[in-house]
Amino acid sequence: MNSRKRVTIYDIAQKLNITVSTVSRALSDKQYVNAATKKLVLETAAELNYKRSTLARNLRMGQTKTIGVVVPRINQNFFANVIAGIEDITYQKDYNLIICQTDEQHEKEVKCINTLINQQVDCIVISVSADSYNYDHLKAVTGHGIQLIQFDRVAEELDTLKVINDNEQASFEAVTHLINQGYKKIALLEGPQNLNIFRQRKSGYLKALETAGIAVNDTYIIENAWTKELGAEATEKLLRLPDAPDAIFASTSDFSALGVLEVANQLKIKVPEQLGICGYSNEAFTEITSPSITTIDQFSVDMGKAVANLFFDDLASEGKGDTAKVISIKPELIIRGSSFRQKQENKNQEPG
Amino acid sequence: MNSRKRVTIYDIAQKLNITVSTVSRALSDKQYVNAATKKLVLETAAELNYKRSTLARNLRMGQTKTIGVVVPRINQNFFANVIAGIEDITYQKDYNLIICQTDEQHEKEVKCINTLINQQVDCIVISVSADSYNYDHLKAVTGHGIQLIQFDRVAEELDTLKVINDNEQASFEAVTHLINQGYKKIALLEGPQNLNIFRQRKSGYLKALETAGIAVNDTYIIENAWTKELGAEATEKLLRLPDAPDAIFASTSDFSALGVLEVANQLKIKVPEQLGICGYSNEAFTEITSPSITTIDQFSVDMGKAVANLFFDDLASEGKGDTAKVISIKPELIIRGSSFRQKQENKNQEPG
DNA sequence: TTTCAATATGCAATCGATTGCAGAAAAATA
DNA sequence: TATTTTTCTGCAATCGATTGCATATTGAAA
Repeated sequence: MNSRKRVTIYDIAQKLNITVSTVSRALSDKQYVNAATKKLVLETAAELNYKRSTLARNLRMGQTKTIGVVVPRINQNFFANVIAGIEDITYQKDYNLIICQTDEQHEKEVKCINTLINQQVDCIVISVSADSYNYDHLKAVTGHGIQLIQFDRVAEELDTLKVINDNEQASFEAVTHLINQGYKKIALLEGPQNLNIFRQRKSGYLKALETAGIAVNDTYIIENAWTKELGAEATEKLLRLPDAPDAIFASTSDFSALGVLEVANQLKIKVPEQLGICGYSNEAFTEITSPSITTIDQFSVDMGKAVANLFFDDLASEGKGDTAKVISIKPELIIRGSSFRQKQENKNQEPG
Repeated sequence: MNSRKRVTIYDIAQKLNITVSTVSRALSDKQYVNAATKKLVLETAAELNYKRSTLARNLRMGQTKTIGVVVPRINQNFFANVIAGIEDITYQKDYNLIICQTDEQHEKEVKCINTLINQQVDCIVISVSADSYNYDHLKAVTGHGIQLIQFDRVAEELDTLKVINDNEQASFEAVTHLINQGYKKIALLEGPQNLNIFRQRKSGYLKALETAGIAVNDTYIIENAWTKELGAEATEKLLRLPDAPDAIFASTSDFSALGVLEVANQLKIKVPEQLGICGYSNEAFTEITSPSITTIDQFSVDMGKAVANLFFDDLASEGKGDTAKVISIKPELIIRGSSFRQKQENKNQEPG
């Protein structure tokens, strides 16, 4: 029963006894077409329940009006927000989104990219996965006439359009804030150093210490602590040190900061009095823990919008090259209970 | 400079002095092709950096191996998880995902559906938006040979494949749990009643009261309280009643439950002693509030997987019709501090 | 050596729309 | 009325791959 053939412009043409050229023109109203004919075509199209084949159209036109988005995890807050931001803009421009996730695996990332190239998307937007060990697959993209935009986690050596956060500056501000609050022994939970964002955050941390004239203590720097569990583990280790830190900057995520907080609460260590905590990302929950967690807002939805706008701007100025290659978004430090010691406030003029 | 033409099978054919038929066959290795020829083709393809045009292929083959997903909001936890679950399965089957969001607007939903029909996706997966006022656009889908699967928020009158949560049962259990904990005056925060899920949750609430022989108090039922703010507002109103409730079931979401909790904390009303609270969705934050919030886990990622599997099962059993039309997932009540009064526990055998 | 099957390749149509070129019809101008 | 311009429509190629049918080659069986 279900073998109904697809309705094409040929069906419309036949019914009206005209050619497909005319039908096509009537449907895309950009050339001379008799008003009466056009009306007929439109009516017949509606009557036959015709839907233009995007496939055929794209094949002929050589562009798909589709953007491929590749992220480590769709259901990670930050990425979900970025995608929502991209969608917000692309929807208005009648572009479609194909979404892929890499699960942080390089192999999967390569496969996703290839799929998108095969799909002939007009643009690929990517935030690279944590275990990316080379970028050949990304280099291949532009060779197929596809625009490539990297965001957040980027391969810096590749000369592509980029939308990034100023992670170094944000970290610098966060750590400086801790210092201003009177913390002197500040530990860092760092992420995989093959990702630029985590290198930058570390660099901001180091710079802040240096600026304040505080010596770096290597035992305070813990690698790869980017889940709640690892954050908790790291905290236990840190607090057991003979000379334990008095603040922890969980540069990896708010989840690890939460791990820190939970361990502190468990050990009855007072936050922020005895231990200051700062996370990263401004996850919704940071506001409702007790105490609430100081963190950094990345404006993720805006970041998504910036990515989409960058693409369309570049498209518009084709060849003129008058658009910035890299857009940097300044994250915002959000000071909350986990790092705010009232007494210090007066001395140091911390914002509310 | 960038005017490099796309490499096609014609280029490969020409270079090897054979026809495109052979090249095509070598590339899709499903017919007789001389091993040596095949090797040559594969090598040349790699050498020329050939990528098969999915567009042309899809046009010819009449199927796109693409699934369109339409959700109210991509960056809402539940939906992001469902999408991730779908992706997990479709990735393995080499299917692609086109994602659209409706922002809860009917107009946008209609447009999304049309786009997906034009794209000739093989299947459309949808959770309808809150202000859907008719389903003509959905009815049109199957007419184009596209499979339609509804999940979570479904239009019950449409006879399509469905993956749903047993919302009524879950609500029934949640409210029964509250009753078992000794709460007698249980309020309900309800969502838009044009959505089946909220009707079912209400129904479960009513059934639980009835079963326990508790009369329904209409002033305890608050409409449209499905954000944190609205939840807080509703709570203030409820607690101001001469005969205020002693428990609130925020059937709309954990966010409204959070609103309830915050107001209670603010008014120094003890939870769970003086007020019991139960939310819906098992958002990550429910575990870390104080007290933690009793809620209902919907197994969102599994739900996504179920959706994808349903599609592939149906595809496999084409025509045989031996697959279930509706898959119901049983949500799980997660009892936490906000509704767990120790004293009652002994009497009523509540699970941990 | 003849016959038949299996293997390998080519030819040409097809999927559904777009578009340059050309001719016809209509309208505008001389 | 003759000529030019504008509007309308048709023809046929094209986008890049797939595939049924036909033919050619090879090898095995008779």
